[in-house]
Amino acid sequence: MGECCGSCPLPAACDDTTGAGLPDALLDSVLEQRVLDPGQALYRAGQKRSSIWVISAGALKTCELDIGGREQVVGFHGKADVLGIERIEIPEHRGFALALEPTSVCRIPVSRLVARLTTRPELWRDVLRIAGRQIAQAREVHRVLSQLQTSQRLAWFLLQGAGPRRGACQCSGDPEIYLPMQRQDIASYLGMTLETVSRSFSALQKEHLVEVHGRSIRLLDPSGLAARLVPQERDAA
Amino acid sequence: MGECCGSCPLPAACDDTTGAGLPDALLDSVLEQRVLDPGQALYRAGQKRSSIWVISAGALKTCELDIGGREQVVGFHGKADVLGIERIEIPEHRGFALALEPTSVCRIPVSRLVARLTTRPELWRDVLRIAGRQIAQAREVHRVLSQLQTSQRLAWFLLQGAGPRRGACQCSGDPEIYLPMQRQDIASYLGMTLETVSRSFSALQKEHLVEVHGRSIRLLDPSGLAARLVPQERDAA
DNA sequence: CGAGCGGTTGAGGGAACTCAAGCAGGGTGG
DNA sequence: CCACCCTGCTTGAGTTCCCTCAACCGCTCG
Repeated sequence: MGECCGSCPLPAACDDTTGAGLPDALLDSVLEQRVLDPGQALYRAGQKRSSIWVISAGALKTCELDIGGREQVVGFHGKADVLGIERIEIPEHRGFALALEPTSVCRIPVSRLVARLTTRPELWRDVLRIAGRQIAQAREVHRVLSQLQTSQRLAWFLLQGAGPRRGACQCSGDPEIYLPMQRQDIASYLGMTLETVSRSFSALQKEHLVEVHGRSIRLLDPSGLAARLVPQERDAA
Repeated sequence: MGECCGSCPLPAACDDTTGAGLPDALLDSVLEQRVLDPGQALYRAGQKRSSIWVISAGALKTCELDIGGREQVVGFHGKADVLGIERIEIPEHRGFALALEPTSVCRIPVSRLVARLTTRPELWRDVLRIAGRQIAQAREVHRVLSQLQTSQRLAWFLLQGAGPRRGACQCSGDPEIYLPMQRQDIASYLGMTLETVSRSFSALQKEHLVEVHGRSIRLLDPSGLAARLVPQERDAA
């Protein structure tokens, strides 16, 4: 199997039933891998559903467009994240996905997924779990944007990470985070301006909660960051 | 069939294969209907998945709780909306659903849904379509909270409605909306305070875009409302 | 070297929040 | 019947937070 397959959330949808340790060239044909350069699109607005993808390495951002053509970042995604599952059965799309760094994904044709759903009953659990997590995650973002102020949003972003830490140090002790996206992307995702993002980084640094070195962030005091997330409880009902 | 079944988004999951025009008492046993009083919970935080529900009449709000116990409204739902699909296969939940007015729902046990998935392949399309729409809707909310200011959020809420208009006048010409939730719920959903919601209603009324009579809102100028939603395009790139 | 991009910092103003008062409607009890 | 309270909603005054506009810094690349 490919080295990423051990952590694949959709193994039952994969054609890689055969070989551990196949040479890469062969694996590519079996796994239908696709490689993206930074800035390259995985899919674009308007394209009809055709496939879903599992990220095997790298990072992407997903965006939506409004009527005015303005871009809204709605997610960051790393290794083992599944993209495009919400596009199945929804014809029109104004969203797109862009690689933030060199990225490779496994393509799963929708036709194969649907076929497997009948032959492999365990696959439906995976699909519903993935979709359910995405809905739950979106509701969490709703809460963050509704209730928290800007520096709290950034602290939340650094801690639970919205995807970028997924592959790096989700629960591990490594306090060093590399953010593959630029400040403007973070600002769009968190509903603030890039200046406020920058100021919030500086504020957290001044409180000795993080160390900022460009896109590398060191979490000096994770529990202190977490303490910032609790809304001011005037009434602890 | 029940009168709601013509618009049911999950007909293949229903036991009502038999009878049009059955007496209500019989229908209830076939459809597993459940009736909720205003303020009553459909499900609560911590309950394990067991069923999904299709709203046949009435309205509900869905909420999430944060660590501090603070409530965040994440959705309003009306006739033909599906609830709970995201809870399947996700063990832990901090969310709940509350009826806003007298409400009835059709219960679909997860066990039956799963069984039908193997025998009725078309059911898959329905499930994926419903989950996909919920994800798309959540991303739209993300955009609204990120980009729009308060009176624009309220205009968006009135126009596309986040569910409450679903059963009433989604695309029909009826300009009269009844909002079953209180101002505080709207405020939570839209990420603002109830005072700001009230002020925004007054502002829209002052501009002759709506007429406010408590929870009844008359849309005097829908296209004018829609015009307010376009973000200020400083650069039309 | 200069231009361009990503990022940081500063000054000023405006939008929304907080605190507070007031109003309308519904229910209860004297 | 009216006094009274309670809840939901509106309106006002003052303040805070964040956005806007702008300058500046460091780096890369032509």
